[in-house]
Amino acid sequence: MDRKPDEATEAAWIGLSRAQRVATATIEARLKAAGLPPLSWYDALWELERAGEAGLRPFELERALLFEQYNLSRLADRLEKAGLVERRAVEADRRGQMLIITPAGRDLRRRMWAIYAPAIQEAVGDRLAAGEAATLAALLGKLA
Amino acid sequence: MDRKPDEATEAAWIGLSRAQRVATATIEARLKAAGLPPLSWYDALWELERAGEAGLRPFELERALLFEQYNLSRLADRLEKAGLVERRAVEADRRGQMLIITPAGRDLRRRMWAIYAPAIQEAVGDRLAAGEAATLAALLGKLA
DNA sequence: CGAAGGTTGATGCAGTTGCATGAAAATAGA
DNA sequence: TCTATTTTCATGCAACTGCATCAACCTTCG
Repeated sequence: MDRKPDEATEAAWIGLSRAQRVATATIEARLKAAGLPPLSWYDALWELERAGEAGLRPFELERALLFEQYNLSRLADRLEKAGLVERRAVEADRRGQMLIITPAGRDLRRRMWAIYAPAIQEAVGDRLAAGEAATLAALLGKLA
Repeated sequence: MDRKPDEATEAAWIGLSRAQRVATATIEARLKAAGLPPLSWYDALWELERAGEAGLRPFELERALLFEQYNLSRLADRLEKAGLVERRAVEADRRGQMLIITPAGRDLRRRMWAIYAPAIQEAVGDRLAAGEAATLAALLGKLA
């Protein structure tokens, strides 16, 4: 078995690291400049908004976002403290809880999207020709 | 001007985030399991090894690695404390210093590569068909 | 049932990162 | 020259992450 990456594989890995860093830095900078919280807050709020009234269990959100358990637990703390998320007990499992987005959470997510969307366009869309984004997305999908 | 990403652009951005996270997690886990330091140490050691006897100025390494200045300053502290890198004064600019890899640094880098290389193959190479890696690398290159 | 094992979530502590700032030296410009 | 600006690097402090571990509950299986 060939356990050394060939040149193209290595280039893809390095490109993946660098592209993600550059794009993330751009996007996070736009959010910060607008006085908004980081991307991780957006991701969590978006998942919770999509989940609707029912909300999500922390472990579900953890898997959806690929977060470590302790990081999600603490992110939930911060979101709750900021009034963006409500923690609600769940009858079926007394260890558990439901995380439910609040109206303030939905509002913040919307305001973040107003900055986030053009930042994605700037960091990704503007740099790819027509059709390339779809090709890139398909290839990246094979890695995750 | 269209400042909202289209569907493919958004998919590419999300794919970029997730693919990088999954691949990095795999690779870092392999290094940790082997009792080796994180990727950032490898990257720094590799740049310094390529720079040879002359070494690199911290600000050069900072730009090569896309590190924040304070993070590089502290990474250099740790590498020096671990005996992997030597800090040497530079006559031409008395603010500055040269970072020079030590034999122990070269040795560690080599041992890390023995784990890192197959991990890249596992996380990236094995998941792409022939030719796809080169396509992916080219597209990612446009983002950075 | 009842013990063993797995799942869910929180948390103390150490290490790392982000932010703001500072000190020292180099450079530019009047 | 000599003052203002920029560059290079470090660091105190707060926030965040990683690690280990714990407590509570659920599930499985003899």
